[in-house]
Amino acid sequence: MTRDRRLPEATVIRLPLYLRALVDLAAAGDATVSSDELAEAVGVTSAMVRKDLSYLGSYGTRGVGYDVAYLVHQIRRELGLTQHWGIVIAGIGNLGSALARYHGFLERGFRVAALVDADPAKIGVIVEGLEIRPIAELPGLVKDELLAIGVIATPAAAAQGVADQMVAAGICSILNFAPAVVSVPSGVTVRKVDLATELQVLAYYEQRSAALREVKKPAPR
Amino acid sequence: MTRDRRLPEATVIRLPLYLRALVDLAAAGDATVSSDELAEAVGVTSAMVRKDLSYLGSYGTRGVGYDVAYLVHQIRRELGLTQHWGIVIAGIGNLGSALARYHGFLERGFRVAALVDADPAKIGVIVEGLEIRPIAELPGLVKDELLAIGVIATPAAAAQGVADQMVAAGICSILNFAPAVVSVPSGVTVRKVDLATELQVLAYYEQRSAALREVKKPAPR
DNA sequence: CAATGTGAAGACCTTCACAGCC
DNA sequence: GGCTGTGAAGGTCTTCACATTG
Repeated sequence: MTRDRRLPEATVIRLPLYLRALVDLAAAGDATVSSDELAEAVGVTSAMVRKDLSYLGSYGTRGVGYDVAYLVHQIRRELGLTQHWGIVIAGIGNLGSALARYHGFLERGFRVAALVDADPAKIGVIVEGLEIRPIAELPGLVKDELLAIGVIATPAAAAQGVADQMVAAGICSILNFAPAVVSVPSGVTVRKVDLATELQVLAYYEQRSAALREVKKPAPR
Repeated sequence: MTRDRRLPEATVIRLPLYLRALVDLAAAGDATVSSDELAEAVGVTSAMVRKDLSYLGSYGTRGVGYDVAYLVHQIRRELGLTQHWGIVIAGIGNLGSALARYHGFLERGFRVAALVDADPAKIGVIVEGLEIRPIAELPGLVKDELLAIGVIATPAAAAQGVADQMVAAGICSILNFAPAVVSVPSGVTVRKVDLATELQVLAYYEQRSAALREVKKPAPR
């Protein structure tokens, strides 16, 4: 079923997880993997693995499982990871510099190719071998380095302005770490990672289960 | 409709976003807000705002909107943010120290109360006024500081071990930044933030729309 | 016989549209 | 009149269960 060329979003989000697990399996020397094993490694059900992979095509062998190397190749192709992507990080504070130094990006095909900041005091500072440039240079950087993805690591108040400048410079995919909603023209994709929000969601469940534990506990005397 | 005491997960995830927008509105001096305005601020539809808020109870006034201050209070209560939560960060590398220094946590009611690491060379180092402690001290720290939430910022290989130690120390809510699946006993909540995965998802959509732009572009001659 | 691939069923989430209320 | 609150409709995602196939 290689037909439908648009994957469900939920599937797109899981493909990177399968990919990581498969790369690990390949490194461990496994040649094939069943949907059960892969499900176990990723923390989902085997039916989900099979349905997700079926969107890519019928790459499994009944009675055997999936060829690890081949699946890795297919998922990479589907996600567009056969090429390396250059990314630019805007806002080189705490988080921005940590991201600039994060080696996990390079390992997965993303090269931090430019750093920009609005603070004149930071211009020229070297972080992880890269010089911080003024944000006004974005258009040139995007053109010269063929950047496709922008990462916003500025304070919330600056996020929308930076996003606008990124879009104007030709960037169509943005990962936003600032705790603010940025609006962009259609055709531009934004994904948001909000650290404090994640903690707040955890707090909700913690509170619920704490209340539950309280009830279950033997009454104090 | 204050009945149902369990919120849909999708709603729980949006409540922190509403909360942030409402706090901003309150700071700007707005006393009431309509579902339309709030939707605009958060980037969702007004129907969604109304449905989400209806799970909390009927706190709006027809023809008028919602009382900002009262809604802030109700959402805080629902999310369990009336208390301040102490969190411990495990793995004080690039990301871990950036998180330790991140002021956004404190602003939203989370106090970084302890830092632990497995590397002996890091023990005793002060980050943002906090001394890095050996991970073996987790149980004591959890008890003394009443920690409820653990943040894993270690390399992938260490993540499962750290999670196990957190669970053994009595932590029931974990935010995992390591690119690895950690399994925990039932009753423990884990949320995952995977930076490289987010970029991979962006790459998929970037690739798709780049292909589209290619088609639309006038043929070169 | 073991494991995939997939319709169908079920759960969950979002949008619609309008009755109800201020 | 304006805006909320909510059943009902419409989507999307997940699970089930089994026919299919190497």
